Amino acid sequence: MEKEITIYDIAKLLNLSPATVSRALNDHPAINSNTKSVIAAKAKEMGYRSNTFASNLRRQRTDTIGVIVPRLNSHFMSTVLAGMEKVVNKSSYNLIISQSLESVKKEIANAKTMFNSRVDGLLVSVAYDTDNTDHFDAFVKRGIPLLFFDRVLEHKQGTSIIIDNTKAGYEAVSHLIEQGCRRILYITGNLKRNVYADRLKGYRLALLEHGLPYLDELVMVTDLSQEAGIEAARLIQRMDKKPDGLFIANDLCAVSCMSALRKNGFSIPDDIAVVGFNNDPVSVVIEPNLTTIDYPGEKMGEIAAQSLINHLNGSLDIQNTNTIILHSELLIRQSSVKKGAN
Amino acid sequence: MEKEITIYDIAKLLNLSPATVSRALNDHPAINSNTKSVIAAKAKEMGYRSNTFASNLRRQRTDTIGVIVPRLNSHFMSTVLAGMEKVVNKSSYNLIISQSLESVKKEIANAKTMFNSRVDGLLVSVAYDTDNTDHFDAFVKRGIPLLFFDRVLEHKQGTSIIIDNTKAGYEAVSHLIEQGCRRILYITGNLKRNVYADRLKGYRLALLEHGLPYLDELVMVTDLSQEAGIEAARLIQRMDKKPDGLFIANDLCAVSCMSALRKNGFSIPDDIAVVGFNNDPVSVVIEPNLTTIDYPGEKMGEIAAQSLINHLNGSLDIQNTNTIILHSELLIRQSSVKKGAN
DNA sequence: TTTACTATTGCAATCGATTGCATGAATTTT
DNA sequence: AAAATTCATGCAATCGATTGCAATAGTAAA
Repeated sequence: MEKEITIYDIAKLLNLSPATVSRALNDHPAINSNTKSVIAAKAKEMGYRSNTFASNLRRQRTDTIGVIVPRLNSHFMSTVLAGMEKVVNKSSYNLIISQSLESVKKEIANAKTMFNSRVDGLLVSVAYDTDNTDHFDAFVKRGIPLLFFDRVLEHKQGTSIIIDNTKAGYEAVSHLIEQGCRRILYITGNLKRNVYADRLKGYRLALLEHGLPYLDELVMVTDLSQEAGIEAARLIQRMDKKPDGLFIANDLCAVSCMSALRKNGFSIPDDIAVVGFNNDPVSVVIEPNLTTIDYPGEKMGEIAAQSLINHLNGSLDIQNTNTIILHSELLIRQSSVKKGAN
Repeated sequence: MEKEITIYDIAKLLNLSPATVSRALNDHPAINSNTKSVIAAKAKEMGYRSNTFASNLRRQRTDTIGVIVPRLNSHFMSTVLAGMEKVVNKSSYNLIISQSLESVKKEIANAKTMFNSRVDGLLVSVAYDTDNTDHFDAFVKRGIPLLFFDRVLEHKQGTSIIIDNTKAGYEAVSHLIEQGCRRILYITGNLKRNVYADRLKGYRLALLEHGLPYLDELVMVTDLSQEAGIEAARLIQRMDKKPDGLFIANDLCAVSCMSALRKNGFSIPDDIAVVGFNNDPVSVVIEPNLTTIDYPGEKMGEIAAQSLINHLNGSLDIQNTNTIILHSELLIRQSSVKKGAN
């Protein structure tokens, strides 16, 4: 087991002071470039690695950004994370990732951990049932920048990065209506979450614009899991007046619902047309392929991370830039295109 | 912006020494329990949070465990991570997660980062093209315990946590043979990886045992992506002697291959029976539902983390426990059950 | 009453890197 | 040649928590 090398070891060997070694290793302009290269060479030779703790302790910062997401195992989320990592690495920051598993309780615990590990900034997409922002207050108080993405909270200063869910919902539902649907069921997640509430707004808007009535019974709140999709199919089966269109706020759920419906003898898109959300890879696995909303995950990650870093570097004030809206797009596939339409 | 509270602030206010405060907060037995509660109360009141860096610097450990995985966005991986988190939280360790995106280059970078952040231990599932373990040598040299799971490397001391891929492959292929398949195509990932190589062994074993010939042309090496599944379907289409069974080492790939095959007019399972691997949720979305190998992800995560922690606590020597094998299981669904068989 | 413990608490050094403020040498300006 | 700059480096304090080694008070044993 080898001994850990410090700047003192290097300094002693080169007859220099630790201060000089430290400055050299940080490429400080006051240090002679010859000295720098000598020190760099020696450091490498001795297998020196900087002690982050000493450094962090002294500098009062960690170069670390925390990320709290509901779940890791969605195509969307891991794309977002990839985008964040890309940006963050370039600026030599680090990422600490944790998942709330859709529970506020765990989210609170995660926030506390992040706080205690003194992240320089925090990127959050909130859980299913997060109600208030109390657990983030500590960050605000200490001036640690906080940025929400995708699933954002209402009464927050600080920046949010989102897509225009209202518009996306509007487009999805308009498309269904254009395909001849007249009774469109919206299967959604918790309406506390902006993403689902806004899509509902879009849904209502589309109905309104096309002169269709809005009916409470055609909005079904679920947890958008695969089981929820199956359960939804069961409920549809039992409905007196069956829907002829489905707008489901998550592809995975949509897909399991579709497959359950087909087992029950429904034909898609002819009996029921379906539009999902997220453009998950599974959407092109299912037959018929699922019409869905494509969602720029990687870019969202990049922009979120970049905004935070810019703020940390002082080149952008997050407080002033309030909301960044990214572009999303309806991808029309077979699941929603009725033969007779157009 | 509030000032950060330290043990010195608490000490001063209570007319005690910082040493006492530190001991009290760490529940040291030498401290009077009244004193302890007074200090605890004051700390809470003042909003004290321990400075991890100072602590880590002094104690020369971080209570942090690093995890490097190929990708986050698989059902399997996020289940593993959930298992790890569970265990790790219970022992008040933290997790740093990073993904190699299947590239050695990134894996090397990740390892370096982990090393520099001085993780107390490292859990790794290697990338597609990782050849050697040089980038982990630094850990071994410094005595930092290293544990591989699922995708493990050969010439390593230290523990590995795996399933018996040979047995799983054997069972999958035996099942296909029992269903009447005689030409079984194995679609695999890089054979450098134990998981894929071992499944191949099982494949060969099953053929051998049932008196079927092993043919090189019936092993197709791909990257197991969705595109690879489609490409595989195209190749099958072009084969003179078509296979009547498919064993595909990954559900997502299997599923896209199936759906491409069906588009080309193949009937599943009658023309071609299919078995996948991982029991990904998508396996019950596809029609017909995919027969697959169920893989205890959460448990794998738990055991991996627990073994590492036990080692760190000195209650288990990782060097001696060399390989832990978990139980896996063949889940038979419609994609592989031929009507005529049995 | 003296000695021996035990229970609590404090002192002060330590972990390794950073940085404001000198210091001394070399170079330029007047 | 003296004064003013510039360049390169060192000194020493600092970040906050931990811990070996006292020190003190209180209690029990002799």
